[in-house]
Amino acid sequence: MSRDLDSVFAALADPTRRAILAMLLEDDMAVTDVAEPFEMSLAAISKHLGILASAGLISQEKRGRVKWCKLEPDALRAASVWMQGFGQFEPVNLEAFEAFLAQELPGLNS
Amino acid sequence: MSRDLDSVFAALADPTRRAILAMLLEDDMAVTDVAEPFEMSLAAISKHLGILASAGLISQEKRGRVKWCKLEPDALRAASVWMQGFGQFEPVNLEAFEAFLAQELPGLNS
DNA sequence: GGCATATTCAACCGATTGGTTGATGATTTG
DNA sequence: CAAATCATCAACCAATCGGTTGAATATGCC
Repeated sequence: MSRDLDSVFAALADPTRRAILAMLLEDDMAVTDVAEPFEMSLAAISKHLGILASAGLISQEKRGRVKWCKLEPDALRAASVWMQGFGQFEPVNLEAFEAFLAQELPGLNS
Repeated sequence: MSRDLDSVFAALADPTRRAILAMLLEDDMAVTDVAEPFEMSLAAISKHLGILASAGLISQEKRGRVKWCKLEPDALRAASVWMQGFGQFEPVNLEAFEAFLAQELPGLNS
């Protein structure tokens, strides 16, 4: 159980992986399309997706030769519960979240 | 700004560091006392505390020869906002949090 | 069949991580 | 002053990370 937290937080610690998650918020995507905005090899993105998948943050389903990536937000619940215990933060604040996305993804938010 | 998220999530990815944060929830502690429950050298704990401090998750104040460590829960706010955007999780759930602490700290919850 | 496309695998690389040990610097105490 | 205590520093180590490249494996299309 705390092993899950290890892999979830470790997965979230990389900005490329957080950007990928933000992209998948909008829609499911194929691996090649996920890789397109990044200045990085396809193999590197494939590894990042593997890390996100093994943390449970996304699922991957192969249809034909295309592997579709889908956000699995439930995997964040345990981590979210853990964090909220430290601060009694205000409840869900989507406006603040949008502001963060805008800062984190300059150029990616089409 | 997203650099902050890098260091906060990376700091949270280690179970020793999460256990330290949970200990500091109860009270401020000296470095030696933080180290006591762990089967690990004092130098290792000192490094962990340095990582937590540079992520802003704790502050350290030296009084005499003792360095006191204090939880800084505000540093989690940005990360919490980021995460909550993915799931619209239910608001603060302290019961679930207590259950997590009990699982994460077998033997540490005196 | 043959070629292009989608994705992963395998080997490699330099940098970072999480730990150790021994020495060192402050500070308190006797 | 001398000895003990609190904490960090410095050097080292094996393991992991984030990236690369080139080859391999499916799958789809003409």
